[in-house]
Amino acid sequence: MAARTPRPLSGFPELLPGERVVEEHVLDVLREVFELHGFAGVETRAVEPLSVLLRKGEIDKEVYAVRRLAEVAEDGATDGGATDDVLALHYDLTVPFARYVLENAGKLSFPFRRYQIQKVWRGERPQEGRFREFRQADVDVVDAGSLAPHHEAELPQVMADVFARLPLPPVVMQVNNRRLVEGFYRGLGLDDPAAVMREVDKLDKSTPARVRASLVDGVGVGEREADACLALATLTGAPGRTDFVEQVRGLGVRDELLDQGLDELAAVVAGTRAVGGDDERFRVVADLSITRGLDYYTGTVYEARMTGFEHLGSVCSGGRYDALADDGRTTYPGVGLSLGVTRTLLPLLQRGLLRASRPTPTAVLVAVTDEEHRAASSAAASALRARGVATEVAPSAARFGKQIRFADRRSIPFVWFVQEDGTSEVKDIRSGEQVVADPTTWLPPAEDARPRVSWTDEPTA
RNA sequence: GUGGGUGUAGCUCAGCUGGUAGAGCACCGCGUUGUGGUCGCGGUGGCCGCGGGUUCAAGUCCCGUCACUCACCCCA
Repeated sequence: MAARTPRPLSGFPELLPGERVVEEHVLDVLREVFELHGFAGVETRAVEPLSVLLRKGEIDKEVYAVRRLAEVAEDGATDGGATDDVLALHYDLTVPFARYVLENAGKLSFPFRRYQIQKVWRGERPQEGRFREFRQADVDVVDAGSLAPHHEAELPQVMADVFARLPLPPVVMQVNNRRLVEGFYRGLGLDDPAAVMREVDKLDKSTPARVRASLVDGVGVGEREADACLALATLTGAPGRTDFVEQVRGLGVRDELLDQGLDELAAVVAGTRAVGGDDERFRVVADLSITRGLDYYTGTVYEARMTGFEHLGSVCSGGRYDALADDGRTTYPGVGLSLGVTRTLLPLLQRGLLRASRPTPTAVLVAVTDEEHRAASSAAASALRARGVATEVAPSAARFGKQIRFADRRSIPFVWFVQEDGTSEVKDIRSGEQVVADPTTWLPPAEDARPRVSWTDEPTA
């Protein structure tokens, strides 16, 4: 008559303790690096008025609305309609941040640098690397009136510093510029740049021939123009190299917006020349095929993938938005990058490639001889904790073999024994070595003090 | 939203043309009465996703439903 075990909710991932150790470590690194670069932490509420979220997007079907149960009951079949400004869970952190900037503009100093690490919700069909509830880590720089272009080269550097401190696969960040692409299309005489972008954007999953066909047949682009679009989209640059500028000019299209975009993209690529060092763990390259990102991006766009995990799509992306925050008197342009914490981590955790050395912070388990002497064990534990050693006392005075097994199952490296005479011994259960120790002076080796996170190619045990 | 696949023990799965629900791992105990891991022996644990139908008989066949999953769409 045991209750049926609950099934997981698809797209709402929950981690085991060992996996959570990995995620917490990543979050710690994110906070540390973001703060090293002078970004201030901000947290916004989980909900926004639906009108705020829908202002820019066609992702309305992905947004979760939030209503009181009583309201649901009252509405019944009538369905109040989407005209009401109901609350909805935010689907990203950029739009709420723009709202936050407008609301607090008088109290913020510009340019304002903020980071924000929170969950977001999207009502999509989940699959690997794609969730309905997931965590993002955003960094943005927003200024009042105008935003200096060098920030567009600064943000990839911030993310490069993040990845340099994490045991993850190499990352390639592709950069493009929407003004460049739109200008190019306009220079070709195409009147619906957005439709062309949508088709060209499928290049990574399709073939040039098929994309060309749908441009000609579907969008109504001329054959010569379709060829030019593909020629542009297949241009990629090497890290730090701006040869693509000449190559684009060589395509013979002339347009003012194109020139502006080219200059901006060249500046970003040149500005990130030194990013990631030369170990190729993080590279920034121009790639004239990527145009994605949400609708509000106006210039530079970024999209980063993990080598060997390209099928996951972008794990870190963003761009420049000129008009997301506008109160009618002042416009606050910004540039930001968003790291998909959940998308990056879960596929690696599920493959056993990223692991924590233990699923609990405990470094020392203090054994209990019998319940009458539990106080002596607690005293030793207190002495250890007072000096920063994560310690727990055994849950029961079982045979010592069982108490050691308790520690072994959790990979707790040390078991502490309080002797009859009040002295103590500590056993390293990996080596079996047991030595006399004093709880007021003993410390574990630094590498054992906290769980460690590491990359491993070994198959999961 | 569209199209495929799969639902059996906590986990991974087997279960043939319908005929008494299985294995490995995990967990518990004993060998080993106060120092774990290896090994041996034993044991706990199943609304076979749910509902209906066919049949003497359904984990197995049919219908429905729900869930999970993959691809598309889109995106972190």
